[in-house]
Amino acid sequence: MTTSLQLPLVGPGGEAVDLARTLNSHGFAELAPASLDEAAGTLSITVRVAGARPRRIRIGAGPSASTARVDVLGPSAGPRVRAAALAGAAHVLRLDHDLSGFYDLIAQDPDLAWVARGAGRMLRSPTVFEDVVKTICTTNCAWRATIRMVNSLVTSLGEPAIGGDGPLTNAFPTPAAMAAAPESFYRDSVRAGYRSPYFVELARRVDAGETDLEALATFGADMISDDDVERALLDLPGIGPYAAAHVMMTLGRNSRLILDSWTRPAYARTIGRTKPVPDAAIVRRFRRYGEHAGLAFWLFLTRDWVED
DNA sequence: CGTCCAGGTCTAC
DNA sequence: GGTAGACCTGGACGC
Repeated sequence: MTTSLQLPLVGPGGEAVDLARTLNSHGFAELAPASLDEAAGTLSITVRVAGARPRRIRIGAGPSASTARVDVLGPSAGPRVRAAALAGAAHVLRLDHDLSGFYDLIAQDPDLAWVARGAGRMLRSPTVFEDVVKTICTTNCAWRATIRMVNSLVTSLGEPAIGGDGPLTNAFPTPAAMAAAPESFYRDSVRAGYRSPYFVELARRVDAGETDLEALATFGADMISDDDVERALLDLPGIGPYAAAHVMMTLGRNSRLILDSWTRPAYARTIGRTKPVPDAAIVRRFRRYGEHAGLAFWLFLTRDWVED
């Protein structure tokens, strides 16, 4: 049955990792095939296993605060599946992201000192492609519509997972699977409206190798700058300033502020304003956090998402 | 039943 | 480079 593994929760700089804060870092935790169980404090996801069917896993609290438990659901897992499960969990929790510099920066900050206890790690999907598609699904529509579109994609085009529980636990569709679907599918079945041609073109580009989205997730020796990453994202169909900033947060690129119809009023409310605050004023307020400005802004707005 | 808008983007000036 | 208008969908609201 279920195979239980353990995953050390520690950042590259030795900094603390708060699992609950990470699982609740942003709304994507509740977009299929991810599933957040707030009562249990667990996040279930579907990971791909090379040469085998996708696998359902569940991430939750381990025996200590510095250890997560990773349950591989379904039949007993062999070495290859165990390795994929641990790597998948570490990936979505973004354990490779060094936040120690940011923690040093905000150690004495009246608004953000609490972050240093292990917050600020932005959950990400198994692939950049998945985060890009999902982000397009958040644009210019209510959150419920985002869920509906993503559910449709996963149900219709995703590969069923071993240990899964219905079509919503299918692995997220591959670029190839999405590229093979006609625009009419996105319009008539997914009900994605004007986003439909974006999905077709995005998937085609990635599937054809014209765009290497996954390369954006690696901080290699070549060190792509935030400007270059943003340019690459803005070049994608359906990705504008908001979407680029959001995807960059999942990439651990935290310089851009996510400015949208949720964050703008949330910021005004947080600082006790009744009137809208100009974007330029918000940007100015967070400039002090430098390359971490976007993360500081996000944490400023979401500090109440998890009880301390 | 018409209008507005929700975690915007694109095109055309 | 900055700014109107159009754009799918579906739920909320006013009349």
